[in-house]
Amino acid sequence: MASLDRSLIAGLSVFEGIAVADLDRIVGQARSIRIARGQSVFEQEQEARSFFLLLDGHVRVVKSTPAGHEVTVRYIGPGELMGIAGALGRTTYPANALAAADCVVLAWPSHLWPTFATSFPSLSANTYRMVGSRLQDAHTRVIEMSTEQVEQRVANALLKLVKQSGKKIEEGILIDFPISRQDIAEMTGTTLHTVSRLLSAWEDQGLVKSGRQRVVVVEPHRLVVVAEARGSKS
Amino acid sequence: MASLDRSLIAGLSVFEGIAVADLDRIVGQARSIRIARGQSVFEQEQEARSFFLLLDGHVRVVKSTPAGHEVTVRYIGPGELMGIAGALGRTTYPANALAAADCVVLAWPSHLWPTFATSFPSLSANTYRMVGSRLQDAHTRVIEMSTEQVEQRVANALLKLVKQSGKKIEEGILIDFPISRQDIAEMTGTTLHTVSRLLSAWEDQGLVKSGRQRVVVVEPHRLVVVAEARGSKS
DNA sequence: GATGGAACTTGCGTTGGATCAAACAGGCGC
DNA sequence: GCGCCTGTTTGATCCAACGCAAGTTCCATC
Repeated sequence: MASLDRSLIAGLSVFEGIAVADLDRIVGQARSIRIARGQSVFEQEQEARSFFLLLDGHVRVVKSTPAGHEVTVRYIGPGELMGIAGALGRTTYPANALAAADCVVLAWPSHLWPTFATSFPSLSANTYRMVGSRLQDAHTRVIEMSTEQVEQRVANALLKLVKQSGKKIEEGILIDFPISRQDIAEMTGTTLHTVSRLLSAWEDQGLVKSGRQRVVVVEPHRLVVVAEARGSKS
Repeated sequence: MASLDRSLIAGLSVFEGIAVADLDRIVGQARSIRIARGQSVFEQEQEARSFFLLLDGHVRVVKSTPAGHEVTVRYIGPGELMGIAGALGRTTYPANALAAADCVVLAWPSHLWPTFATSFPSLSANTYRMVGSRLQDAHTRVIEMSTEQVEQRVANALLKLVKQSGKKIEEGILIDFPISRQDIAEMTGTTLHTVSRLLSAWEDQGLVKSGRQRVVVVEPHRLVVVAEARGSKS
């Protein structure tokens, strides 16, 4: 571990409340890995030998169904943990993790988790807080799928991506990694055709600009309006 | 706590690997509560003062959207924990919990959790294993909503309920608590009309028998076939 | 045993999106 | 610079499921 890594890492929310000396002990046991775009970090059903912290890049977590469908469960951004199957009593990974862009990750052997959890209560608390918020997210997804139309779901997905990985550029806010219509479709439970039509329509209205594997949200506020529309019925 | 409670409780998977003496210390700090059918155990956004273990009955966990829709997140059966917001770093409950039948629960003050977690590592491990499997379930729900048709989703929901709370009777397997078409619709993201139509069709085919707030699955195997049909495309 | 309300059934018209199909870029290797 | 592959656009058609509406059955209560 280069020492400049450490200063970056200390600010991450996973390590909030952890003493600097402890942080060294934790990070010292990780190895740092580079993963090229398109490569997988870990794979569904594989034995969960390691857990990971994403330092740089973006990872797409995908589940495959027996019938051959692929559903994107979530995107992981810098500073987030992934592959923590061990902390949840699983021995295999529940999904595939694919690098959506070139990535740098820290990897720890899974067997270290129990020790970490008892030695560093803050780490444990922070991790389970994150798990809790993922559970929340998943439930929110279920609710969106149950109650919203495709248009709202796609708008919400874009807004979520913007919030998580938006980068301000002159035209608006760019989603800072390559993302295709197909990817968005897999996040929202629709088809690339419908996503394409929606993006085209929004482009005509000046809400977004998009091209090949690239989406820029020009007017987030108006997109929020789209995301909230119609859902009212009660 | 009556002593016969303790023998029942010792067998629950949450308490697996916990010494009898410890179990007494844990259960000794709980109070036991009866909740009548239709009453709520806890409510969305309420401050999470307690966490609960369901001893008897069934609880329906429901989320309400701002737009006034209700989505059933899951059914809790005997032996399961609920309201463990505290263990996941939340201060409020994320959903409403309604007694689907008369219930008996144990309740602990939330502030005991951190102590429990450090004093009884097995309890902590068991709890987070359960959280992990709920996260899994939620992701499975998302995938079902994305890739399956209403018919498969309803079939799967019934099979899940049968597995969780099925009671063998002469006609087949009864779902052992009152459940309406509306409830099933809220679990599967559809309308009571569609659920009613499906159940009627299945009844004609001899797969199920159903009536007012009551569903009996007569031929689980054939329902499995329905649940798996069509999804094949790839 | 009459009354009222909740749960359920069923028919019909409508429609949001999926599916099918075909053509059109943009980037990369040679 | 040319072709190829992958990602994207756009049109046409179809159908599963929703929304609406009317009617029925069951249960609780007085």
